[in-house]
Amino acid sequence: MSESKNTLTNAVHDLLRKAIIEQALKPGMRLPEDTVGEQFGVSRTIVRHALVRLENEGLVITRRNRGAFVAEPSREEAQQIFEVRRCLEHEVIRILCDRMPESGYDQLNAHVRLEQGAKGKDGPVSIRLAGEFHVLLAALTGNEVLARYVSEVVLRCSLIMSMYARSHSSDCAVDEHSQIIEAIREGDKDRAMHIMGHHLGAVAGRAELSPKPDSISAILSHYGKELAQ
Amino acid sequence: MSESKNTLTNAVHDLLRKAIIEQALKPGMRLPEDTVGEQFGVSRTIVRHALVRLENEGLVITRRNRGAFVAEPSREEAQQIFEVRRCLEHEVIRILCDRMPESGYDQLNAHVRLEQGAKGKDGPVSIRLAGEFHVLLAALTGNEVLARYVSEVVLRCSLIMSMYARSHSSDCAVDEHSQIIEAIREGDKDRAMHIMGHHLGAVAGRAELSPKPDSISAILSHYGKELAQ
DNA sequence: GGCAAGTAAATTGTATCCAATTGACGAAAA
DNA sequence: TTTTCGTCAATTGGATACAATTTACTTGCC
Repeated sequence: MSESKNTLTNAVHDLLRKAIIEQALKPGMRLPEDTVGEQFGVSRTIVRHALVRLENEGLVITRRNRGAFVAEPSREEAQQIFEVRRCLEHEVIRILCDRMPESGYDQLNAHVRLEQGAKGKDGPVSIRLAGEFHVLLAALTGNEVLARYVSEVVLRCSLIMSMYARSHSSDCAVDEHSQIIEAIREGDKDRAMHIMGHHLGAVAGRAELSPKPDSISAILSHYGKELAQ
Repeated sequence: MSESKNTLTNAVHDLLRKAIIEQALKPGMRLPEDTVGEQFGVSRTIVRHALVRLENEGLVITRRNRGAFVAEPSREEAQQIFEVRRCLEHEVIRILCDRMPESGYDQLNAHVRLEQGAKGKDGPVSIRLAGEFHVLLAALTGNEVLARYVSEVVLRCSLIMSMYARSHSSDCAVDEHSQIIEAIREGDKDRAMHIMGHHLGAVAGRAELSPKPDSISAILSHYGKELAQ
């Protein structure tokens, strides 16, 4: 996921994305270019580029001459995203049932153990891990295009969950993850897709809104003041 | 498709994208920031932003400190893209069979007539129109997220076709487009998906490479010197 | 007291400037 | 002749400076 490639832009991009997914930056929150830039010790140019990319990913929206805000997906938009996600993840399962790479199951099981370890804390970490399971699944298909799209919708779903979910209660999710692995191992496409459908449906099922603003600087100081050299 | 939204960045973005799709800018061709900027009468900053977005769309790749190039999808990458495209377009058909908007068929038929009109000229225009049929189809689902992804893969497919297709021979394509509309109208999911599968498969079937460089400035001068004010 | 207009502050949009990295060419040594 | 090292040109990476736009506040009028 984290595009470790080149430059500061990517670093800021990753940091901001992480902050959004982990709910440190809440939906609707403003992201002034110089405030963010100061926090990370880089110029507006860098922040700008990162924001452009985040907008492409649907995690941020920008209004002309107004600035960037953490996206606030509407319920309708949320539903559309889930629709696409279900479609893509079904394809992932279809492919994996046909061709799962060697170390695939090891990686998946390792990840599930990770999730189980973080089960207690109901916080941002478990949300992130739950998402990364699906991203890992997609990556195992070897289809990078597919993996990228899955990654994008999963990220947006995390954002949606942070808006509409009353509590994440990832316990059942982890359990379903295991079941999905099992079904794939048995090559049982239909069952795997059914569980996945239920899994996503359950995830999408939780509603209720809860926005609340906060101070930007305090939050960002957590996420890598170390970029300043 | 064309994000008519706000600024110069978008304009340059659209122009470059169009130039790539219409094969004016050929795969592998360099896109130096200042050359492009001069042509359009804008500064590097703008071009830079546009290039970042094009990279996100997979139409351009950038190498650190080397610059941007029109993407040259490998055969493997091409196959991955077609795999995703098939998956997404099947979903489009599934949705449209359930809920096609009022004016849907009119729009589709109008577009097909457009394609038939351009049938003679085997050039860039028919490639673009063929792609836009699928984008229109996706847009009619009302799912903007889905539409955006379809749009992206269709664009990349156009690029791929421009690399690997010996001739576009859009005649059969237009015919299949009509068949797809018909099948959807009858609510025959399976048949529509089958035709679509064949359609994409046929499109993907044509192979053979053909790259050839050219002068950047001469090309870009076609695409909107008018941005200079 | 409320509303409107004008002005000032804040923030983005864009351009230009400097530094850093890469690739190529050429010269010198093996 | 081949290989290697060093210098130079070209181009991007990043920062700062300036212009344009929007928002918010203040002031004056009704």
